[in-house]
Amino acid sequence: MVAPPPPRVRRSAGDRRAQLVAIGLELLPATPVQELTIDEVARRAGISRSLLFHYFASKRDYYTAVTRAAADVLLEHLSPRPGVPADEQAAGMLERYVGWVETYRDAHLSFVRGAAAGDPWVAEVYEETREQLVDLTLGALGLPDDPRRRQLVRAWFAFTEDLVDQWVREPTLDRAELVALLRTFLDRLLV
Amino acid sequence: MVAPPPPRVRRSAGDRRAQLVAIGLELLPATPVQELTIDEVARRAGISRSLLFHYFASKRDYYTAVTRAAADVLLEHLSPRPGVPADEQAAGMLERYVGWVETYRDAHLSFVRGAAAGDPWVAEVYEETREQLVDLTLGALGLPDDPRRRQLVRAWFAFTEDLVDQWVREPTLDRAELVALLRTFLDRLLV
DNA sequence: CGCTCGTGTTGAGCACTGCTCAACAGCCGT
DNA sequence: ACGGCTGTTGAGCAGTGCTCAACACGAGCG
Repeated sequence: MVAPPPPRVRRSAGDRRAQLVAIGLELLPATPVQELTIDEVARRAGISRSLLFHYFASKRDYYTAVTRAAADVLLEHLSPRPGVPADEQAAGMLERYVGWVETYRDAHLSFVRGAAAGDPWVAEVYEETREQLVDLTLGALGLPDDPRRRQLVRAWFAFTEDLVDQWVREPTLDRAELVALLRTFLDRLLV
Repeated sequence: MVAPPPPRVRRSAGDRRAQLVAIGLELLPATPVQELTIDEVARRAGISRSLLFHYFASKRDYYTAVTRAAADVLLEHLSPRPGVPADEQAAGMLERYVGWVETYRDAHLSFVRGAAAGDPWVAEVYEETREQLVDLTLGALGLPDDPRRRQLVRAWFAFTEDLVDQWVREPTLDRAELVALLRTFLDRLLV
């Protein structure tokens, strides 16, 4: 008495790719890269390993695609809202970022830092994303970007990521205080 | 005409373990975890894979041992120097940290962040190290440690690690300015 | 309706890596 | 000399990334 084999579904190339990336997005936050096996992904998709390699040249290739997709979701979530006055954009971004971390908790660092682990290719995706975040931030603040400022903003991101991550686990300040502190710090840094 | 097999050397258990960890310390900064194969380590040590598994129950076990060794080296390097006045200890630590990053450049983030990648066990070693660094810092500053302060110092480390890492690659300020900036920021944070 | 062509899909199988286990080898004390 | 402790090995299993030649099923054509 075995479970009947699920019916084979034949999908268009685009659908299949999207499905596989979606599965990766589900699994990525919960699973360290090394433990994310092609077998598991294929099983969830109800296809053979071989088919996955038809769409992605290698595991690394698949993984970078998933990481890039995750980065796009984050960037979209943080990007400036039209119709909001320029001097409120930065505050809005910070609010949305904190909210994002509150929502995803454990997933957060996996997305943002864990992804860069081990594989230089994936690390590169992360680098690109960070640069885009810096652009977003400098834009929201209405500041020109020189190398020095970029470095400081990037480092401030590291500070923010770490602090918010800890804060979610053990809130030692009000939410409002947290946002204000981050904001103040960023301002002082860029004087 | 093949290279003659190297003579088998029989070592004491302690020596062997130390040798294996030392090899790991050489390889760790240059190689992502997933690409660090037991085969390679054994080859360099001139022993069989089996022997490595005799000393370390698993690859993870070996890897955590190496990571812990690396952490010990860093902690030792940063720990306060006897005979230096209390109010100069913090400055000294910062100087030594920047020097450390200058020396190891690429290795730096591998040690400090890359290690935490993927494996929760290894991440735990890193967590412990960070907590010890926080202790060291609060001690050097002569401040009592409450949870809020600890969080801020930890986040400040993230800031520092990231900024110094970037700065080494592209120095946008004097070395002295960098140290001063880090110092100022830490002070303001802990008021 | 039958045939072929294209494309989504698979199964068998290779190479490598982490890991186990039973057996071997060399040094020690008696 | 010899028995035993311990460092050491080789063969081999399981799982994982990856390849490749063949299969299946719908679309278009005669």
